[in-house]
Amino acid sequence: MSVDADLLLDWFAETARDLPWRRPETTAWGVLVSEIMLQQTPVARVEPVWLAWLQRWPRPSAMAAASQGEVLRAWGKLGYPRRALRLHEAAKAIADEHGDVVPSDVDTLLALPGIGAYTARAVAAFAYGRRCPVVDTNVRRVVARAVHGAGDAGPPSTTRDLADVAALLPDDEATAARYSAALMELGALVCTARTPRCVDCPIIDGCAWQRAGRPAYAGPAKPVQKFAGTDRQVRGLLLDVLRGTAEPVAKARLDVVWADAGQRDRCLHSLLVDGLVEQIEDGRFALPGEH
DNA sequence: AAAACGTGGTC
DNA sequence: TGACCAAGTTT
Repeated sequence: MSVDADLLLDWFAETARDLPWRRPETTAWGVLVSEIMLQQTPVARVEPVWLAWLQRWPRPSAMAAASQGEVLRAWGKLGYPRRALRLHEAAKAIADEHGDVVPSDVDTLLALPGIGAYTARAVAAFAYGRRCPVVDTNVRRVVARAVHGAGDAGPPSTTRDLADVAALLPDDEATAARYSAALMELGALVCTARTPRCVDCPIIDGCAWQRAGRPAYAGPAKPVQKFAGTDRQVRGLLLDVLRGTAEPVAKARLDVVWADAGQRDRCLHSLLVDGLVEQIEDGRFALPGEH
């Protein structure tokens, strides 16, 4: 009741962004690639990479045939490059075991690398029109406010979050899928984390948070991720050297990116373990699968 | 269940 | 300036 489907869907119909992966001609593969790229990564940074990616690798089997290094280069600076490796593995599995067709079943999708509770349902809903709850950070925030009257979502609980949204979903399959997209869009454009634009909200009249006088978030403090000085930063610097060169590089070329030798070597080692970097016979380093 | 995992824009 | 934030998944 607090999230009126008609109001939300009408708002979505006239306000939704024209994102390339939402166009009718987009394949399920295109939807899957977009969902992986969008994990923890803003739309604006994903868009150009997604367009190039789909042009180069229009089907899972096409990407499966590329090397890991090519995939990592195409991934560019989207961040969390292990996503690219997992997408590569998923593409191979789809090509080899699913006839080059992205699965439409949530459990089958969940079995693929890099696909978790959110992405599996997003693909089922947005690529195949299935009626299943799609819960990302936007949806969690909208539900926390509109339904529960809280300032923000508390710690995630997949079971509870899915049940919350399942209870809101319209009965009709195709409508349910659009409803999920609309919920996400509302969280992204109006019901934002920082300064929600409640004056533009289509469901303000049913919003429990509004009714309660917009109380501040009262849950446990959210841990803030540090970046400067962490292994994540150092790994990123190391990988950036390799991305920028066609030829393998000597270790000295990697040593210059970070002063602390202990941390540097630990990070290089972890990149090797993760399969993001490869050491060739002569001792030099390169992106995997290219030499 | 908490922590690791990239990168860059914004207020 | 620096903390917060961005369509999460894995271990």
